[in-house]
Amino acid sequence: MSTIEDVAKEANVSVATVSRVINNPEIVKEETRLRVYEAIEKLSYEPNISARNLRKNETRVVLIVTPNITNPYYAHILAGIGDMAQTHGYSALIYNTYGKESEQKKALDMLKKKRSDGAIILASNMDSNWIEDYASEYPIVLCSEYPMDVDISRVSIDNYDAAYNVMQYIYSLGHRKIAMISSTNNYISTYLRLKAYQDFLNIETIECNEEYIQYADEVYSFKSGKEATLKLLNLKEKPSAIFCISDTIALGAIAAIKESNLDIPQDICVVGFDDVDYTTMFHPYLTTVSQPCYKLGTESFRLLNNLFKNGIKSIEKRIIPYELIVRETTKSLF
Amino acid sequence: MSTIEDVAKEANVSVATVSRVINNPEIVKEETRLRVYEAIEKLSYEPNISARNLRKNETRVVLIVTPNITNPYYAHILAGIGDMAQTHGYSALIYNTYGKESEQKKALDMLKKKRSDGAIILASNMDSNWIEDYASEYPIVLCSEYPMDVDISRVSIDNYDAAYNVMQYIYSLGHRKIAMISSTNNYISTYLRLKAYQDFLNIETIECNEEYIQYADEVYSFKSGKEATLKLLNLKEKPSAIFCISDTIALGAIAAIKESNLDIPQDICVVGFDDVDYTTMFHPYLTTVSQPCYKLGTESFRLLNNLFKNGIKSIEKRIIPYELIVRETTKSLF
DNA sequence: TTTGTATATGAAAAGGATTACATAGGAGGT
DNA sequence: ACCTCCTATGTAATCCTTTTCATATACAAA
Repeated sequence: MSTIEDVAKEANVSVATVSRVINNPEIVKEETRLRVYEAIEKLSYEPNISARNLRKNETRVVLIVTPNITNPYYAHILAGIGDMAQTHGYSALIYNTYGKESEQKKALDMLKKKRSDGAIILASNMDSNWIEDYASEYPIVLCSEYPMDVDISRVSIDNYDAAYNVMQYIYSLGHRKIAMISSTNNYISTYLRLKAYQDFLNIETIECNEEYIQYADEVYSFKSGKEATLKLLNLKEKPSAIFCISDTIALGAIAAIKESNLDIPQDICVVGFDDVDYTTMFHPYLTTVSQPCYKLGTESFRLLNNLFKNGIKSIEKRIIPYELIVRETTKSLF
Repeated sequence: MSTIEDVAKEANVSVATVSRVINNPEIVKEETRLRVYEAIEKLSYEPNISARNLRKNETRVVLIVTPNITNPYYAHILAGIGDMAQTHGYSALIYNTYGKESEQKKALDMLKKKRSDGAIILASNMDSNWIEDYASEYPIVLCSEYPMDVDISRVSIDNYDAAYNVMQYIYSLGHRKIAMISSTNNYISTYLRLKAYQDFLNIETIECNEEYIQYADEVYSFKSGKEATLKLLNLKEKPSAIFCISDTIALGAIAAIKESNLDIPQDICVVGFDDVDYTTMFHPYLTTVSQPCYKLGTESFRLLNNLFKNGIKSIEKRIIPYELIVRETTKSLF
């Protein structure tokens, strides 16, 4: 591996000039610049990253704090972040917290230890205001989920609006007995989707039957979705439509409904949320809200890069459009 | 952030001694060692990674070359690698190749450019012997897939054995008309599983009907699995069991069979491969071969770490046990 | 007492880049 | 002709560790 000094000798200039050609080409005379480029080419020189990072006091590593890569929803976001980081010369350090807040803090300590220049946090709880302490010192972007009243860069869809839209759609199909399966987790998306559900019923002056709100577990497990659905199916007055807060739960709902020998969408309609890959892996294909996960990822990195370049105060809160995708689990009652 | 010099002053020793305490504690006198530890604690000193890397000429980055994080099979492996890398002080640079060999090479050039200390390659083709050129110069581990005759560290399951086992199992259920859906990709796993299928039929002197071997596309898409299955169902003599080379293909098969108004496992049995999450997300639950993906990941890192520590020649080829998991898509004919 | 050896530590070089500061040369103004 | 200013480049300091080599002390052997 050749060094900057080798290049300098080859091009008959000082190392400073070579460095300038690399970092500020416009300030060196064209003639010299070309000579240096030639030398770089000839020696196939690549700057030593560690030396550069040492001098510039940066790591070129972005920390990604995720509950679980294995979840396809997060995986797509990660792909977006990763590709974007790649092209900007950053490597991604993926830290799996498995949902534990203590692990989240441990992850963020990497910032203190200068092992990473900034972080993207994928699933922070609604009440994790402590994140602000980190965000006031280090570049941090929140993706999809965020604590309620903190002033930190973030990117997400408009969960309230999306859920409200789903309700309007279900309502427009003629349904009036609409149930919701929420989750016991502490995400703002969960809160907002449930709130939209309740608000919609209020505005349409539909009685909001407490029993129509069931809860799946905090990781949206298939099994808990199934159980919650079973409770709904055992009600005296079964709902005619179920709005599930996530696709896996909706899949559980579908399984439960089928096992109860009811037909979808004939007897009961189901709507999911997220549009993960397997919603079209078997019939009935799921009607759901599609989240632009890859884009959530790329935008997250863009915002983080903003913080890097324009300072920690250049906060941006970005809302990305969602899309309601109607497939086979919903049908008009008329 | 305090530096090694601050610590040295605080402990009244030279920087060299502090460095020794950190990297070779046993060679410094206990008394001094403790004093240094105290100073480190007091100043909450953390060594500067870039400086260390510069001096030691390493990057502490491992490159992970994967076709697609988004695939749950790879995602679990990644989780394993990531967690392991984490604990060994490495960060993971994930490079998505989207299946292109040219991208694979671009990824591996990161080794040449000294942007990473070694690489784990997740899905190399059977004929990618060029990888040996890299592996002879840099630490490289192949995970799951590998070129046929190269001498490179790798970890995988015994695909031939697993597939043979599946065939024995299907045979033991009484099936004689057994079809296989393979793939047009160029992985050794594909080759070995198909070979096991053929060998088994030969040994049992069952005629190997050419039409019973169909091919799904190279990324095991659901859709192509469905299409391949349709071809099998249109045969004069339908198979009574279908061995699919991957779970998504098996899901496609299930969809196709159901749409043809046939029952699983009553009319046709289906076996998958990999045991990805969604095989139990709806009925019938898939009978399949479970691969220990997370472990494949952790072992891959272990082998890579071996190469780091014991040199590029300390090659190991590790086979990890698989497991045949019988669920609802298979049933005895008797 | 002298010499040799082992142990514990320090001084300083090395690693490869960026950058503050210095300088040389040319253009332009008076 | 002289001064000023700007442009283009060079010199050397700096970032923080690790590590080689040197030194000092203590103890054993001769």
